[in-house]
Amino acid sequence: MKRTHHCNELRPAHIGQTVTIIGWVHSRRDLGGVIFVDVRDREGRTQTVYDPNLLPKDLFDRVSALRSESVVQITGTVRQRPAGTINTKIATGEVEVLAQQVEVLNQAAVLPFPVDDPEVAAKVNEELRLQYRYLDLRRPEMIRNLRLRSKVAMATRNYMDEQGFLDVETPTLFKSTPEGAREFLVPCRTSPGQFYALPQSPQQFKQILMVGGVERYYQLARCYRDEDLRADRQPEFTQVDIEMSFIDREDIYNLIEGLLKRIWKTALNVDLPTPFLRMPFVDALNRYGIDKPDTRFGLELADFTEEFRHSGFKVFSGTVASGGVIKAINAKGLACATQGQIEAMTETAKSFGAKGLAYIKVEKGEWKSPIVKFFGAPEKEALTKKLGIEEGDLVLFAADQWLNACEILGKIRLYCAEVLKTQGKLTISPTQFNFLWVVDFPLLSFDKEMNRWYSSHHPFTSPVEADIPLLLTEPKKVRGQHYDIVVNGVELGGGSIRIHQPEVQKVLFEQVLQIPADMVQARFGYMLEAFRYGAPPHGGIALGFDRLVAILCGTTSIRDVIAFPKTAKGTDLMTQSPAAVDAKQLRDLHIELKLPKKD
RNA sequence: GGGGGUGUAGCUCAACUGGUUAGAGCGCUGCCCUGUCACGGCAGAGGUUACGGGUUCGAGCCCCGCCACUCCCGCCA
Repeated sequence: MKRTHHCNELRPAHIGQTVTIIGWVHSRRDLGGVIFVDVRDREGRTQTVYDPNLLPKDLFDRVSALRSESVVQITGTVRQRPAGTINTKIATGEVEVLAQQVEVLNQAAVLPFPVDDPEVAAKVNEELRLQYRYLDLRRPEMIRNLRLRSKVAMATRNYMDEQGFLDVETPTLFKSTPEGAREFLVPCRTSPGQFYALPQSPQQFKQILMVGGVERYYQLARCYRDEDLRADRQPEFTQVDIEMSFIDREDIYNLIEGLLKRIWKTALNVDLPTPFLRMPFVDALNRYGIDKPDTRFGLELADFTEEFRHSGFKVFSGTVASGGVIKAINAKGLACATQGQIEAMTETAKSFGAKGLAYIKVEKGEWKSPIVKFFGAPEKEALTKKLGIEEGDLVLFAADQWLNACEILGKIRLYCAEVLKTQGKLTISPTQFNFLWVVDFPLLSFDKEMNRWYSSHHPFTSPVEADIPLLLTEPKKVRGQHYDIVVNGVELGGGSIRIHQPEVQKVLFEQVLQIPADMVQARFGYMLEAFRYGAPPHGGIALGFDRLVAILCGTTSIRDVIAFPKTAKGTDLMTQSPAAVDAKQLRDLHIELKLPKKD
């Protein structure tokens, strides 16, 4: 059993040849006498023809009973289609295979949903698609996504190999490091009461590889996080994990710009302009209200802290007096926003702890707003000038502490962009890719509830050299050598130059992050130990591979680029996992269940 | 943990303000059809309106609960 050609191969040049093709019954058209069957494999479609005068009756009857998606092997002669019956929609449309032998390798049952009609299939409930993923994967869009993913993986490996990187595998049975994301624990029969954890990322191993002298490491690494899911977050996902020695930040930027350039060229035949824009964290917040700005459209934030410092509007001047800021955006042409939309924006603002969302609608030459009566002429003038206010605009304000004010307006900005898009007032080309590096993140953030500092990125991130003296005196001011790569408002990846001196790492763990010394020893002792024996300066980055492929495929859900993804609750609808296990299995693991009672 | 959306035939959807026997297209079954390619024609089968309660003379529609899927917030060092 061997095919001679795939289903996207036959052309007029093959006319007269006897061929064998194998594939799925894409569609069957039974005209009573002659029958046509389109056979499909992953490459394409070929029409086969059945003539009752040339075939034994039982064979002909079997063909007329074939159901969609049955698997068939057909041997026959390639021939020119009669004049006027050429199908220009498919690549093999000039020829057809006149069948002589047909073998039904697998008669398909009636399908739970159609896979042949792209329009219907694309609308099928995702729940059903996930349950019958093998049918879903036969759809051209899905196989296209898998192909592209494979191609991008290959391009990545080729590029990294050319750059002298070694593909090194790291363990997926790791140990629990409770800082950071929640982990999946793995019990183990041979060590009663003890657990492995699946890695959130190979972070520690890749740093150890640098100490091990590998110099340049990469891996398409599977990572696991037991956190709640999103359209762009799965409990297990793949990242392009990279680490290199004897480098600084610029080396990483160059490497990744080269990699993405290669990937875009390979996948989309697009030449990405490099170098990418580099934007300090503070600028990103000030201008876009987010640390992963979508720069494909304007609607930038403007600052009015000084203008409102002595304002008659006490909400604003009061905020400034208590150390806050006044920020505003001009949603061009959104004065027509409905009450519902303004309410939705206000709710968003409130969810960030804002008391409300001040706004001005500019309609019929008038500023319509509950607050504008408090504004003096200089304030109005400053607003008009800085925001370029015109007829039909909607101005929105946030008055709060700096970070909060920025983030509120950042969310509002994205919401406004969505509204403008649906109104046709903002269009973004699907082929536009705005890459940028966000740099100079604060090394530390403060947790008010726990009353302590925590790492903005992770505790191995090196401070900017000049800021090290500030670590214990002014932690807030210490910048980290951390960088994020962002495209179109999506965080594609991030990394940092690491700490390679055990003393600095120890200070960070124990004095800055306030992790007790014995706990540091238990969790990271081996790393600190390793760094004592000749640790090279090093740094790295990880790119979300699923997100990367999703962007290239033009989809917002990474489930569309993962062969067997999980639902928003982390279940696999096809295999019905996770699932209960036998009492014996639990006994072997010395595990006793204590489930919450249901009433 | 919280908020929003969805759930009606195998699939995609409809069903007015709560009112007759819950409809359509596709698919499926049977019959007819020798150049179709979304083949066509005729006939037919197919429903616990996700599930459990409640209100009502009467519930797909209203109320309460619950489940699944989905989007978002929290969370994701």
